[in-house]
Amino acid sequence: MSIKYAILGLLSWRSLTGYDLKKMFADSVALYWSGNNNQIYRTLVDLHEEGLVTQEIQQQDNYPARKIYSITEKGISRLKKWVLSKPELPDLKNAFLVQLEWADLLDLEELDTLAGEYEDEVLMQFMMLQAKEQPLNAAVARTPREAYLWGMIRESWITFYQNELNWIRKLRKELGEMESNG
Amino acid sequence: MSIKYAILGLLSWRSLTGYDLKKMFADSVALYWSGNNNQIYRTLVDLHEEGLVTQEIQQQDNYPARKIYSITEKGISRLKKWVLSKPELPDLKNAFLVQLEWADLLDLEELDTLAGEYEDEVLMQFMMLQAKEQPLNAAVARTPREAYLWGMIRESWITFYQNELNWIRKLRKELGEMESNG
DNA sequence: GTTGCCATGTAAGGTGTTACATGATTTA
DNA sequence: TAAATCATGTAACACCTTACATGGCAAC
Repeated sequence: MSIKYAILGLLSWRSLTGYDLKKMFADSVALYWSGNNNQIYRTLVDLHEEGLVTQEIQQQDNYPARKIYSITEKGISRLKKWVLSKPELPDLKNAFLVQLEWADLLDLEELDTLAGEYEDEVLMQFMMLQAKEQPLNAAVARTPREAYLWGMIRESWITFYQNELNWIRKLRKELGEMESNG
Repeated sequence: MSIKYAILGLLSWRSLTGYDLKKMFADSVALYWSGNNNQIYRTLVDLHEEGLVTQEIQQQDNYPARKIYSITEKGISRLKKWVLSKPELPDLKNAFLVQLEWADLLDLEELDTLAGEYEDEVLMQFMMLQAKEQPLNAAVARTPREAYLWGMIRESWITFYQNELNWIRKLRKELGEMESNG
């Protein structure tokens, strides 16, 4: 459902090939899921059949032919309709919390190691997010408001990881205090 | 992958039927996904075939027979092995952010309505979370440390929604300011 | 008399992941 | 000479959701 509109959205910004889209998904934090060929190429065929995009084949010397997709008027109005639809709650699956749920099976050292591994991974992701410049940034935005929205999307991800970091650090600290007191 | 260990974990806490599990999943915030029959009953058959749980059939007057599942020694060691495995990053999909990405298509009123709908939904979820008492709480925990861990799992969810609320409120406020200034 | 609880399951479909397949060109 | 880039696509599998199916009992 959402990959379709994610692609349509990117095509509303500029014309792109499947290969371009694949790279944009791979670079995007918000859309890290499904940078995979299968869905992208199949979705492009679907969008084309629905008349939401057009396809132009460009031959190249020394490289394979490219299929450049562009959004149609119908595609733009479909996208706008989706953007206006009632938002759903974010979908968060945190397998680490399921591990923690039964982590009383572990001794203190094992538990601290586990929590430390989680902290390291979250920290790494947090730093990567801040270091990496986003493909959709102020330089390519079409209006100041669009630039603002894109900045806030990035901030949403940063505060998510910041929150996760604060939480895991508190957990480790309090577990350490339980050890020395109890 | 994870539903298997989610079920194994619950069975490590006490013996349960598929129906019991279904209700626990439905009540759980962390495991709200897959409260559905299909996976639960199929996973129980798999776990039984792997020798990780045992099955006892209990006949009842006036009610259908129940299949009570209990974890085995092998099941406990398998669970412990999984709990010790390297944690993965949380998996967050927020379709609302994809809507926002192309929300420059909307006028100010439409955008504020959209953001308002998101705020309402997040607020509702946040309040439900705080009101509802969790099935796995201090009263049924086996050790103080387990009670602490369960409390922290709950806190993780609460801070997630709190963070989301702060973010969307900031967005709405700043969009309002952009309107009056620009 | 319709809804909800108890309790089990199956069928069909949608979505997402990983790996495979091709093949020339450039970079390390 | 091994890997990465450009560029398309398919196949197989894993996972998850929704709806269907049965059937007695209790509550409103």
